[in-house]
Amino acid sequence: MPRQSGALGGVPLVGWGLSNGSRRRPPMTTTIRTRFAPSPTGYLHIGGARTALYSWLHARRHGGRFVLRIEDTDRERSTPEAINAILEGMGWLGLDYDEGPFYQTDRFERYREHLQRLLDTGQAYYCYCTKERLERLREEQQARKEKPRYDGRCRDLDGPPSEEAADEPVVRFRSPLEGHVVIDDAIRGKVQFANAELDDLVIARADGTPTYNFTVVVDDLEMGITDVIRGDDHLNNTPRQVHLYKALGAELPRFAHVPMILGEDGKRLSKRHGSVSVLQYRDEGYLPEALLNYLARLGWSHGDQEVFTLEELIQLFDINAVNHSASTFNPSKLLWLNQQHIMAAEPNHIARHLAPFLTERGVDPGQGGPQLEAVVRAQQERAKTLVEMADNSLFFYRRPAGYEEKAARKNLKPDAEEVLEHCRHCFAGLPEWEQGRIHQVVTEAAEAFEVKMGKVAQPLRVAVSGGAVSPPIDVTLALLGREETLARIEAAVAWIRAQAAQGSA
RNA sequence: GCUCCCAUCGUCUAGCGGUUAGGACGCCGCCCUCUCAAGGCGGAAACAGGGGUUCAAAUCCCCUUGGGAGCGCCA
Repeated sequence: MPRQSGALGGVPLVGWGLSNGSRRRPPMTTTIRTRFAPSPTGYLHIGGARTALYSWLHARRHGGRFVLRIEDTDRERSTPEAINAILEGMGWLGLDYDEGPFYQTDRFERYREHLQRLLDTGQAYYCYCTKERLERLREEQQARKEKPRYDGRCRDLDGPPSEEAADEPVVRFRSPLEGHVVIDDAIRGKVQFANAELDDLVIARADGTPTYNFTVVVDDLEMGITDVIRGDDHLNNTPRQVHLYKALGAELPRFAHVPMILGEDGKRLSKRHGSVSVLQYRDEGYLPEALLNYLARLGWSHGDQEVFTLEELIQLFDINAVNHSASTFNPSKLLWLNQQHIMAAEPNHIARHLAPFLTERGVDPGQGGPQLEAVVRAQQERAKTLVEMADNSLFFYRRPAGYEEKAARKNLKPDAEEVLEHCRHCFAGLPEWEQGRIHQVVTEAAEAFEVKMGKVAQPLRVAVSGGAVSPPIDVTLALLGREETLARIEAAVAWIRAQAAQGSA
């Protein structure tokens, strides 16, 4: 719950006349504002997506605002492709932002202003140390097994030092030498750092551009971010940022540092671990809500519940209840969850997501064949991914190019010919092409030939689908339609005969 | 090396001083069954180690060990 009082302004933004459709709102005086601030040096990965999700959920849960900010001050490594990949990833996941995307490169003026203020008030100073000297310093410190940090040579200088002075100075923040800073983290609790461990960090490069720790603070401040939710890897930066907030005369936001996601080898998640890009999961046939569910549940829980709708997540997610420890990404559980979501979803929803996969495979459900929604209904509980569903549904729209070797060998044997012929005949005479009738034909055929259902259903299945797997045979044939069914049975019968002829020849 | 964080089945987790340590994924059986699934039932599987505190510790404290992160004119 917000610890923040209404001290700043005290303007109650939440009034009874004001309604933006959110159901329940805890009492507060300031609207919660969260942000996701990726640096566009690569695609949106699983770890980033989770912090984005947590920020988004926290904002949605409290009727707040979610801001997207692109941290692109590193012009060397930021690319437009990466920006697009991130935006596309966010879009696919459905993590909509209320404000932004803001680009830090558009905001250099703002940083310059604050920088000047720190300089003017003596809270920052010019540092003329060369990279070479700094490098030497670091090496010496490391040789002495000390923590490398700036020694403060230029801290109290008025101008460039007489020796070893760089042409263009950087700007360093005058960090307090003594005392300590305590961060009250929503996830970790109180974390204490000794100021003596910190050094005077560079806040502006020699070319005048601001650095990360400075820009985040300025941006979070100006964008009114109340809750900074980000990766664990930033916890160590937080004390420096706290000092910057104070130097700029600003209120501190709440911090929440979410633990890292590790690969199966226990190392931080990276390309080596397979599909780490969010969009790759889309391409592999995952539903965005399944990924979101998985990500939410990785590091957070609500009793024994495993499957959550997005609405439930918004209602139940609590940033304070997030786990402390890093967690390992588990693809098989994600796969299971995806299936759960596929089974639970509305057929038309699945159909929408499935269509592109069919198109990709050269099939257009709009051009004849059974209604896609009906196919989805038949396949829903037998597909872990949309890719799998697409592959297994192709035969509804396209005659099998051939028969799977093993399936044919087992089911399209000479003795199946008679059964198939019989069924074809009965099917042709059915007054109505309907599941119940079809089922009756199959059971009666089994009785007539004194065989088990499998001896009838499997040859039919292979005949119409080309393989040994499909939804229940009556459902399958009903969907396929009489005409197609009869034609495919005929083809199978012809194939069996051809095989027999070849065998005896 | 220094600083910070973390530690329950293989994995995700419940547990917040007294439990036969619960659930889920995965795995293994069995049932259902026209295939594949789904579903049902059952099983194997964990408190990293050592000290305290306490009548009582998975739960609180300390140490050790192990893992992670940070220590840039990257973000």
